[in-house]
Amino acid sequence: MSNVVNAPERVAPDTLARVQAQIELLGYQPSRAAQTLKQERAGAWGIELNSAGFGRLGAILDTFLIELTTGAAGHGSHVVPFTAPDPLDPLPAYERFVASRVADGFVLTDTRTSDPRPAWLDAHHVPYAAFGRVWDDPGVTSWVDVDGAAGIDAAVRHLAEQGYERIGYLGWPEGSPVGDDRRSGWARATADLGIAHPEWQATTPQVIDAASSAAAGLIDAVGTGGALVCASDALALGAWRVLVERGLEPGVDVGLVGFDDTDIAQALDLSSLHQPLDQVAERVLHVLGTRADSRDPSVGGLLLDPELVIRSSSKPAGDRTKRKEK
Amino acid sequence: MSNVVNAPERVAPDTLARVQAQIELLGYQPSRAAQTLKQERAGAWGIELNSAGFGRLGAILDTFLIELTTGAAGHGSHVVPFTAPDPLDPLPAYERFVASRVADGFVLTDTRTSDPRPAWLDAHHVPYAAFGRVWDDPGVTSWVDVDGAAGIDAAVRHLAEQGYERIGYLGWPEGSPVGDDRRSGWARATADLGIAHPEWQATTPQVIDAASSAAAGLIDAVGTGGALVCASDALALGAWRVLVERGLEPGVDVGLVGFDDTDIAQALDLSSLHQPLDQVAERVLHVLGTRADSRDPSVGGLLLDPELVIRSSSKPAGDRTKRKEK
DNA sequence: TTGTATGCGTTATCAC
DNA sequence: GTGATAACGCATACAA
Repeated sequence: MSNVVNAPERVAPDTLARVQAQIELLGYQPSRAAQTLKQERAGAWGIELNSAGFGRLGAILDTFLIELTTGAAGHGSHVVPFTAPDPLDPLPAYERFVASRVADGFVLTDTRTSDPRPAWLDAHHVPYAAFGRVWDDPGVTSWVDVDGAAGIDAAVRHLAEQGYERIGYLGWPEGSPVGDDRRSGWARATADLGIAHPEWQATTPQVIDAASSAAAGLIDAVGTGGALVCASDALALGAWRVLVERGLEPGVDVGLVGFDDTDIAQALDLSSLHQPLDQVAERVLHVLGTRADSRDPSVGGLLLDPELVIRSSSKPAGDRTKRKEK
Repeated sequence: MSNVVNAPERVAPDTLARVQAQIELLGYQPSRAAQTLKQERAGAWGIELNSAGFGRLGAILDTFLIELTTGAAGHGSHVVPFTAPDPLDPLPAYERFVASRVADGFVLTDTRTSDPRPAWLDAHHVPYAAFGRVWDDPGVTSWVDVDGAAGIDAAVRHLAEQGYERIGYLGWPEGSPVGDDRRSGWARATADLGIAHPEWQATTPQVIDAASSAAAGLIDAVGTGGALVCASDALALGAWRVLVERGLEPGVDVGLVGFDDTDIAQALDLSSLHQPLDQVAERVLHVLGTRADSRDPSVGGLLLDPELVIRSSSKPAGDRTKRKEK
């Protein structure tokens, strides 16, 4: 019987068929617990969910988790979420998880500078793969990330092609790797296109009133026929509000592009950058698989491009024929 | 050694201390797999994540999952998400999960009429607890839900107290138990207050253009000094958009209340109904615990009240002194 | 009070 | 090509 399951080619065809029929008939499913015990692998990956829920994944965490869960099932494994009682010192939670062999390794999210987790996991020979670059150590290659700079770059070029002449950037305060990366895309693209105006930028936390005031100044600066690229859909929402309150129409008077393609972008018909979370999840699982089987470090970090979803907020500039009647 | 862990009172104090010191020293953690095998309980609960992501939990699923994960850890167990390859026929996924003993039972979400899962799980003696009423069978008591009708009722009364005179309802098309429940709260409260106007209601799917047109008609109907209660923050966003486009200020010209207290509500400073997901998770785990230990059906269904979070979109009606300068 | 043996379900090894 | 057996780590029952 064990041979049938585990080495079907070493068994006589008729016995194989007979045993398989019984397996089917009885609805036999191997016990994961026994398999785990025997093979010394849990077939599960842990993922820390931050109760704060902030950070860049706030808006897309659920989708990512679903993709991860679906992908893991395809590899015969599971994803087991856990929370760290103290988010500032998450390592004990990781340690318990690995010591009790609930998970063979981890999916890291919300990687940050001075993140203690990669070094600790490496030191303890625990496989991991990160959604988000491992910023501290360029030697670490077990990560997948979305190229925010490339995405913003593409958005800027798109807006320029649509005829918007002054393109500003509404972003987060300096210091967050993700935010700085996205801003660099704006700086790069505007420089390449010869339309760089470093003063057309504003920073604001993810709070609507602050975002609105910051956007207001920026809209003054770029004016009608200008456009704003935003670090997130939430910031774009702030800009959208200012535009509408002033009687300006997004995508007609002022171009607007957000980031993450959330409900908000869909609701307001905002162009936005969509992260390929299915590919991220697939790659994360691939990295985990190879890391767990061998210590093969040949799988390098991977940067995926977000997809610019074009909606009405980045219609050709000045195309006022399409202005909607109110 | 095993006695020390499992029956500390039956062991000599000095041996106990000595062994515990070693446990601490070696960082010993029992293997979940071995425990599972021995005790025939996985100490884990499965939760199906719908890849569609629609349904009422769309906006709050991640928070609920975090609460559930945190709560489970407190009980020494885990939560294991899984996806059904065919969402229309999820039972095989449940069956595999239980057959391989990955989970001892399930947390059901997105319960619906003609939901095949409760009956199947009961028939197979698999414990479960639902977030959402089990609509088909009033005899089933293993559920926890948030009283949407009571929440909307409270929102209507709040708006009436604030001086809004014509209170309309923007909801989903009839047929979904959750949506119908929420609508009934509006009907009830307006009737109680003697301000019922059944025609001040509109239904729309969670698609923004439809929501906006529906909201537009409704805003026409209730006019300035009126208010709208919405079945979700997404619908409230649609209404908010119409208001802003018309130069009306939410909470000054027209009152607005959403449901779920999502990012959107926080970003737009919308009053909204907050679901007590921590309590829901706690109760779900409690029900699961008692169901798994015994077949004790004494734990009945529980309806929790959502909390009305009051923000600027339901300020006293007509209080135009606070209208912000633009 | 302490130590030891058994079996949970699986898989891999090894006689047959 | 087939069937029996040991071991994974733990909890429990029982012997010392």
